[in-house]
This record gives sequence, structure tokens and C-alpha cells, in this order.
Amino acid sequence: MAAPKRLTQHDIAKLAGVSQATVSLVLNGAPTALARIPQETRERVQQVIRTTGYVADPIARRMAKGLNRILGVFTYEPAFPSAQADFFTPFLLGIEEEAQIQNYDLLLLTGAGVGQDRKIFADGNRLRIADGCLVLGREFDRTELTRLVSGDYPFVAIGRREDAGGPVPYVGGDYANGTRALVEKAGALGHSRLAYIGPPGPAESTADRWSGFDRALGNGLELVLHIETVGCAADEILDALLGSGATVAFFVELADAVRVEAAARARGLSIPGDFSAVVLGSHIRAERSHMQFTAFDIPREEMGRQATAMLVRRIESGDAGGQILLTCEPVEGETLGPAKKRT
Amino acid sequence: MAAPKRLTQHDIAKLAGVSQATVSLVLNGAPTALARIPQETRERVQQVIRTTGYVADPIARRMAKGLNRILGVFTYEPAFPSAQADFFTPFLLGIEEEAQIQNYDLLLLTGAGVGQDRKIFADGNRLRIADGCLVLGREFDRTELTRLVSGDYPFVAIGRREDAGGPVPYVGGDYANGTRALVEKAGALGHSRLAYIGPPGPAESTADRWSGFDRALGNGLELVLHIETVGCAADEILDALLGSGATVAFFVELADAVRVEAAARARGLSIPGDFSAVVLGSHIRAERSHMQFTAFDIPREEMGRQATAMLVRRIESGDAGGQILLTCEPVEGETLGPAKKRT
DNA sequence: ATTAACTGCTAATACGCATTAGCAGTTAAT
DNA sequence: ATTAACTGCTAATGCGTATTAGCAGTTAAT
Repeated sequence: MAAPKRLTQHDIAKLAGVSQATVSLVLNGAPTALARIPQETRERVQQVIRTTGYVADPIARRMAKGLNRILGVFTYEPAFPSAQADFFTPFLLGIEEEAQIQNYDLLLLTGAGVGQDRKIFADGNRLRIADGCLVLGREFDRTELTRLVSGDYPFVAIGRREDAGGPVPYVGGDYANGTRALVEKAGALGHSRLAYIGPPGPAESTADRWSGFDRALGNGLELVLHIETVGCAADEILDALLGSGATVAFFVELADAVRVEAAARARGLSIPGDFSAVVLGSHIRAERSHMQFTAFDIPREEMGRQATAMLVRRIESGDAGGQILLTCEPVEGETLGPAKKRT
Repeated sequence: MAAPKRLTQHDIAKLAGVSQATVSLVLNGAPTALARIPQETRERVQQVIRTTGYVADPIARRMAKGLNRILGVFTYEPAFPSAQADFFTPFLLGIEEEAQIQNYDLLLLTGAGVGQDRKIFADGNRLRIADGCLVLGREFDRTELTRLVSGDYPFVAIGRREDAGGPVPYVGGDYANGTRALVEKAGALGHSRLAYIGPPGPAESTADRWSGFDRALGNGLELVLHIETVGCAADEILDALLGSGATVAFFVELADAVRVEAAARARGLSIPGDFSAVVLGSHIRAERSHMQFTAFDIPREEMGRQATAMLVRRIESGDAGGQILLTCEPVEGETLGPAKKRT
């Protein structure tokens, strides 16, 4: 009923018959300071705190001390809505787990930008309420990244990032080697004519896949078809594929692979009987498709965990932050078979 | 390279040749105050702000003003880890969406409690950094709820809650009527002997299902079996079910229904051929089961949205907050058929 | 000619906490 | 008997902002 005005240390102090400073010391004074406050007084204060349920205002705390055990999470797209939810959830899972261990809370920055155009440095941005932040998204704004790098605000990116006026601290997946391993596996199965369905950039994630692929060529492996645009009509891709004489197709996008597989099935072709398909990356919810695609695993949760740990290190020890690429293990799947001999 | 010491309004003031107060006024003074600052001065200050990229420290802002456009989200279980992720995600989806619209950020309180025993009022809790909070979880701590209700801190629960020393503001799903509608539907299909698999309480969510069920009895509808424990062996449930002569079983837990269906199939029984099954609530990811169960929809996203909107109203207008139950529409499914005539 | 109203600003203060310097009283050491 | 060290605290200050009261100068009104 009564609206008990928010308690302050002054109130506690009055009730315990001490000064506000003493309350503060009891709450979080260094051992050296605490040593000078006798058990008796300490207990009296604690008692009052307990019965009143007083909790220090974290804002004021931060104001005075500069830190508040909050990690910001900035996403260049809204984190939960439908399509994105599947993409971000695993990262958040890892982030939350590690944050909990380190005893940090998470601030999801949702309001930072309007609609499509999210900006870290938007006017009125509340990022700084957090002690540091994690940045995730498929594609970053380079200007902002540069500003972050040159600034003194601790952050860690999830996903590899090119230098932006300096090295960017990140924890990413090693897509290049993940891709390379799959290409080599295809080679071992007798494939020599390869197709690549997906752009070679500009985002780091796509660029890495392409570079891993490109480096694996040679040694009898040849790129016979490269469709750089994503989302082409499945039949077009299929026609090109068949026309090129490729025996295996590498897809950057799962969706493309799914559609091409369906189109192939519609024509009476089978995978991996007639040609093989490989997807460069794992996807959360295997969109209801008939096949479990051969791919590589993206350790999203672990990325979230390690990025969080790195960020905490930056915040607490002034660490510079490093660059970590986590191994992406191959996922067997059932769409990569021996190369079909061509007539 | 250089670590540019964080700018303050004092710095801006010095650069623009005015006082700190003027800077503050230019930034966010009321029109009445602004009117007294000539265009020329305003522009000079704005210019400095623009070139320096100054952004007001949100912490200090909150310190002075008392609000910071942050909504806390407290979950009685960690929000993301595996099992929970599916449960909380749809709520968060709605919450984030609405928060974005209202231009609030979200503070996920992850570190509030250790392990199982999460507490809102845990020592060191940082809840108050937010202007208000949303509370979610299957089961609440009544003591804490009472304290929240009696306090002046704005909050809104997601899911119906019994009074706790006063009415609890919430946005929930109308499970009682959702359940009732399904029972009536079964009645219309000729069922008269019903089984209920699930506890009648104590959590509101389960109590509501039970009360809706209970109220729908009579009129020739009879409860012939009630198994109050969840997670019983499927075969035991099935035996009891068949022995009771029930023609339709209502499950509180999808998992129970899935297991019983499997057990029935193993014995050569079919649903809804031999008996019908109804699940009281929708579940995020239909655990890979053969059947699409007849159930009712829980509008989780909408609950998140409306709860967020209500919370913002409480914060901004000192609104008392209401109690909203959203309709849970029936989900057709394929497990509720006509009652089988008993010999 | 006096007052009133307006203009263009600034000084001062509050917000709640952490932290430092130091006061007054008591013992212990020399 | 003087100094030193220790005990148990408190006063004072700063963090960066928002806000209110009000100052000094100018113009307008009576």
C-alpha cells in the first residue's frame, strides 16, 4: 500500500546509527578498511540492510566507480524476430552462459537504430551504460568499427573482422579451413570439376569461405562454374550446374542448396547419386529438407562464450584482446558421395 | 592511438565558450528554456558537439533524471540454455519487438542468482538499473512477488499470477477458457468419459488448465481418470487410460502425450482411432513426433509485446497496470476424433 | 522616471554512491 | 611524559548530468 520511497545508504545509516560512509564500507570496503570496522557495527548495519531489503543503486555505483558488471550486446539486426532469432540465439546462449559465470548482466541494445539502419554511435545511444560490448551481425559498418577500434571502449566482435585502422578483437569461426577441408574431402572422393554457388565477398564470412575454397583448388581440382549471386532460380542453377560438367556444388547458402536439391529431385536426379552438394556452414534449424547436407559445423555457442570471456578480460585487466578462430569441424551429412564418372 | 579521455559537457562548454548548463540545455532543455538561448549560441554548441562526437553519458543522465529507457527482464531460469531457450525465445521476441518500438533497451538479468535458486532481490542484484522489469518463469517465488507488489518498482508479470498482497499486473494466456473450449469440442464429438493427465496446481498455469477443465465437466461429461503426476511411465498411463474406459485424454505436458502416443502405437493402437488425445497448450518446437496434437495456441509473442507495452505505460504514466488474459485459440491437430463406441 | 518584462546566460545544487583524509579517543612503546 | 600507532568512525568530495533560481543588461510600458 504505502509506497516506500527508495532506500538510500543514508536511510540505512540513520537506522543503524552510523554514517553513510560506514554503510558503504560495510557493503564493499576493501579488507583493509573493513578491518577498522568492528564486527559488532558491521553486523548491525548488515542487519538493517537485511530487514529493509536495501540494494545499492547500480547507477550511482557506476557513477562513482566506473563499472557496473554489465555487458552490452549490439546486433546489427534485431536479435529475436523470426528469421534472425535462429541466427542469434546460439550466440546468445553462449554469451549468457559465460556472462552468468563471470557474474555480468547483459544489456541488449535494441533501440539503437531505427529499422534497417542500426548504428552503434547513434545519437542518444546507451551503449556506454555497459562496461564493454559484444558486436554481432553479418555485415559491419566499417566506419563504426574504425571508431570502436580507435576508441577506448572495450569491445569484441563475434566473427572475424578485417583490420579497421587497427586489429579488431574477435572470436570467429575458421570458415576458410572448414571450407578447405570439405573441398579436399571432395577431391579424395574423386571430384575434380567443382561449382561454387555464392559470392566471394565482401563480408568476411563469405570472403573466408571463398578464399578457403580458392586455395584448395589446383592439384587436379578445377572450378568450372561460379554463380556469384545468391537466390537465383533453382532451375537456372541446376541447368548451369549440369551444363558445366561439375560433379559437386559448394553452396554458401543452405537455402540455395535446398532449392536446388528439390529441383533436381523433380527432374529425377538424385544427390549424391547424380551430383554431390556441400553446404559451407551449419544452420540452426535444418529447414525441413529431405537431406542432411554435408557441411561444416559453426561452433556458435563456443564463439559466444569465448568472446564474452575475452571481453571480460579486456574490461577487467585492460587486456588488448586477441583474434581467435575456432575450428569448424566437418559434418558428415549425406550429400557428398563419390564423383560420378562422366561419359 | 591516443586514448581520448571521455568528453563531458564541461569540455564542450569550454570549447564553445559557454557554461555546462548551457550545453545541457541545448541538448535537451524544454522548449521554454530553449527559447531563451539564441539560435547562434545553440548552433555554436551543436557544432562543437558534432565535431567532437560527444554523447551524453547515459549513466550520469539517469543519475540526474531517474530514468534511462531500460527494461529489465528477469527470468527465474536462465533464458537461453538449451531447454529453456525454446520456452523463452518467443516471449523475448515479442518483448524485443515492442521495446524497440518504444525505444527501450533490454537488460537481461542473468547473474541475479546462483544456479537453481534465482532471486530477484538477491544481494547485489542489479535490477534497479532498469526503469521497470518484466518477470517470467513457470513458477514464481511468492515472497518476492509480494514484495514487488507492495513496492513502488514498476513491473509486469508474463503469465497470470494470483494476488500477492494485492493484484499482480500481468499479461497471460487464458488457459482456462482455452482448455474449456477443447473439452467442449470433445463433448461435441461424443466423448463423455475423460482422462486428465497432469497436476491441478500449484502454479497458476497448471491450476488454470485444471479449473477450465473442471468447470467444463457435467452435462454428461465425466472425469474417469486423473493422473496428477507428470512424467509417469508411458505404459502405466496407457494401462490406466484403457482400464478407465476414457475415450479422450487431456495432457498438460506435451512430452507425456508424445510418449503415450508412442506406447499406444507400439501396442497397435491408434490415435484418434482408439482414443483421442488433447494437449493443453502449444509448444514451440513440436518435438519430432508423428502426430500434430490437438491443442490450444499460446500467443507468446503477443504476450511479450503487450506486457512490454503495459510496463512502459506504468513507467511513463505511473499507470497501475492491469490484468490481461489473451485468448488461446484452439489448434485443430489430428488427435481428437469422434468418440469410439465402447462395447 | 520608474517599473516590468524580457533576453542570454550562469552558479549552485541534487542524484546515490565510493573513497580519501583525518578527527578524537585509547593503548602501547620509548 | 611524550610520541606513535591503532581504533572506530565521519566529513567531504567527486562522478556527469538536469534543473532551478536568479544575475546583469536591455527594452517596453506606464
